[in-house]
Amino acid sequence: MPELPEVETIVRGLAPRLEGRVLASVRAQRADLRFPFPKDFAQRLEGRRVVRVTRRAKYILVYLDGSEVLLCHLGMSGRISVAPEAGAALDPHDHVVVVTDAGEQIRFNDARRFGMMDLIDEARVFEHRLLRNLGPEPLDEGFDGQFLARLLADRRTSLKAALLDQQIVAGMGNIYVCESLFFAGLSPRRRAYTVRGSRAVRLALAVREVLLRAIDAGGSTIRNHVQASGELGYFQHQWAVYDREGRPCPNCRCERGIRRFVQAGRSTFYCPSRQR
DNA sequence: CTACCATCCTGGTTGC
DNA sequence: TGCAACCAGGATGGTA
Repeated sequence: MPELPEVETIVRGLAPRLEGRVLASVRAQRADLRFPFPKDFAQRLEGRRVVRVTRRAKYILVYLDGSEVLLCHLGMSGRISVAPEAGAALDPHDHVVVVTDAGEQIRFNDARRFGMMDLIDEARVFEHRLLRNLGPEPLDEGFDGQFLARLLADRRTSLKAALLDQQIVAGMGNIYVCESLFFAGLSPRRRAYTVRGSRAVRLALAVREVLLRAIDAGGSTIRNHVQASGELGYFQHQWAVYDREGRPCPNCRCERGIRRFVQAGRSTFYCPSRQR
């Protein structure tokens, strides 16, 4: 379930286990995910020491000694687990298996194979085609109403589509866009450019608040599994609108409760009386 | 610029 | 119970 908070949770779980460690063994179980792995992928990773693990949008960046970076995206179904039971059989969708010099095993599992991995030159990380056009990080300092209004200015598309667009704001996915719009009290159908002034302030705050609360909920489950089962952390129990069609709005007593409709090819969940 | 569609895959759920 | 249709947290590229 990898949107920004899930990826952030994974990065926080991976960092203490990988930073300073050597990748003693790397095995790729197939030649590709969404894209082919780079040439000699596993061999080029083996023996490298991890310097730092960070996140940009929904991408994981593993900085290695020798000035290369392992770039990783989890797609729709990607998961990473640390130290499954010793010697446990591989799942058919465990595509990449890493063992560190501390003896910990890390598995990249991705049933739908929409994820990707690449090994790139550190000096040109942010020139990578998948990273160079990403919008700003919503949790960075300076992401306030005025800044967000500028990002949305002149966009005639819907607010929902604008927030899902990684080139406008990086890291938001369907769940957190729906949740943010609910807390901001803004309709997903509203034209993006109409969000300025106090509406923009509300939206910027809602985005940050929702993401931070989700990270808090996800972070609480990190133990020996960075991310186990399909359900990350506890945040799914805090959804106000996402996947709650027909359920009562947590904020008002509107008759039909939360509604769902398709927008930009994705399900949008919202409360028509609260969100204008 | 914008809306819409198909596409890459597999698996879980729903409905007949 | 069996099976087919449908749906899914992402991202891109094409068309009108």
